[in-house]
Amino acid sequence: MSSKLNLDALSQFEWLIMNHLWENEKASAREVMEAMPGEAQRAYTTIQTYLERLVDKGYLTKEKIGMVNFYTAQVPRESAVDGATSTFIDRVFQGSGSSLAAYLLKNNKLSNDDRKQIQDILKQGEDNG
Amino acid sequence: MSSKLNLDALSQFEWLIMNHLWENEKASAREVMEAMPGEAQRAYTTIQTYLERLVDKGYLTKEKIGMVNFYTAQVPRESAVDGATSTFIDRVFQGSGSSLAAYLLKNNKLSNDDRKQIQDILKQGEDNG
DNA sequence: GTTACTCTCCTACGTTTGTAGTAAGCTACA
DNA sequence: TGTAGCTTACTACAAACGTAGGAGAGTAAC
Repeated sequence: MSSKLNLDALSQFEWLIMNHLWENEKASAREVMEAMPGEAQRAYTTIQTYLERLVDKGYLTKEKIGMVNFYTAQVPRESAVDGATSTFIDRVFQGSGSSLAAYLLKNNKLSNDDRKQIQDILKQGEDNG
Repeated sequence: MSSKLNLDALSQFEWLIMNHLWENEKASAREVMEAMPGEAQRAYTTIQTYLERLVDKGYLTKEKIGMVNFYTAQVPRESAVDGATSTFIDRVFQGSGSSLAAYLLKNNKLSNDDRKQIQDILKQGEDNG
């Protein structure tokens, strides 16, 4: 049994917030709010609510400096990405990671550069594996 | 502007249901219920509720034969997969499909066979593209 | 006919998510 | 020293999601 907590999954908007907190160690509600891209602009208190919920869920910690709360990611991005990807593959590609990979390659979701990079990764894998 | 409807996204459990309906043209609530794997077993009426909601959302149509309702997928699986994948990539990989692909390759989510298949796909792409 | 099933239709209810308002406290400045 | 402005803490509320019970109608069997 690993020590990995069984965290609640992140919702749509929570990802946006966490993405910011993973890129910036420590941010206030206002900073997060101002970093939100156009379509994701929300009222200040809405951002606050999300932040608090993320603290409750264990994704963030809160530290008060002066009168302002600063939030810091507690969960490494990799863990969240990992969980989300597994769930996604289970639901949408019925557990088959290779189906997803094939889908990406076939549906022009990737540029030629991307393809080249992928080939490099595959090659490295061969060498090491 | 394409004619693609902007369908509500499918929830967790709705994917399970839809997966069955994509594999079997036309099924009754009981059939769907019985097809659910162990962890996904639910009360008969729960399945019914999901089915009805999927009709409301436009994913299924309902046809009464005798006294039983049969449901049929209205939305091609590809559309749903497409939407879900785009949303997923946007949230979790910030819009970068190649990051996702790289993640799959690097995190041993794929078997050697998978890798081989992917290389074949890449090769085909080169030849045609 | 009465019983035992089974199905549909409707209703319900707790939780999570999305969204935000309000009250009250600090602070900087006119 | 009053007040404009920012912050937190608390509260609220609708929609979506997860889950299912109950009423009532058809049907098969006895």
